Amino acid sequence: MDYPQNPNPNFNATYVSEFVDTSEFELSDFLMLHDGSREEFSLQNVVSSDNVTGGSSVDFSGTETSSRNSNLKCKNGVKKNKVEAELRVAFRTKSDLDVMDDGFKWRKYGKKMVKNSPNPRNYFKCSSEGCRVKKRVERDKEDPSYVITTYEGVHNHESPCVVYYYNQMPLMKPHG
DNA sequence: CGCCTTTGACCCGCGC
DNA sequence: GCGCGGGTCAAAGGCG
Repeated sequence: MDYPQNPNPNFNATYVSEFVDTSEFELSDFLMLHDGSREEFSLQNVVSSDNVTGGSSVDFSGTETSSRNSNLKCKNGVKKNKVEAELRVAFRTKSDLDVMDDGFKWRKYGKKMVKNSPNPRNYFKCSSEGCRVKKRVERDKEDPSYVITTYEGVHNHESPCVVYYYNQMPLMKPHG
């Protein structure tokens, strides 16, 4: 893969946004990574974590993360604050592919069977140096034609997809 | 050769 | 304290 491809045509995100601190969230930051093909990226519903935990078609977002919002611990037991924990965004997308190309380069570092689902959960880290964004991918146990993707953290760099488009289409470069 | 995936082991938090 | 479950590590092997 020389350059990231556009998200696949079935990439219809139907779901969830959850983040550690509900006070601030810039959705545009997330959408930016689809800047080259935003028309294919239809975000049908974006709800706050309050609504998610109140009841939804995807129960994982409310159960597994809600109790750990305030802070996280790293391996050494040192607590991470919200700045490090950053936000968490989950999507439920209809896709034949287990892993969709979202414009970033990801390296798989784990795979685990989870109790509530017959499908394995895959763990990815952003391959970019110094970027500690993580991503979890699993198939929806209710409807295996859907894939649940959970992003954790914020990229400290631009999407290679966006950089590529900028380079290919200089007229689209912003002035300044 | 460098980067990736695979996979079992390990770590840690939590409930009992 | 122990067991369980989820998340991460790291060695080994694969592939371009």
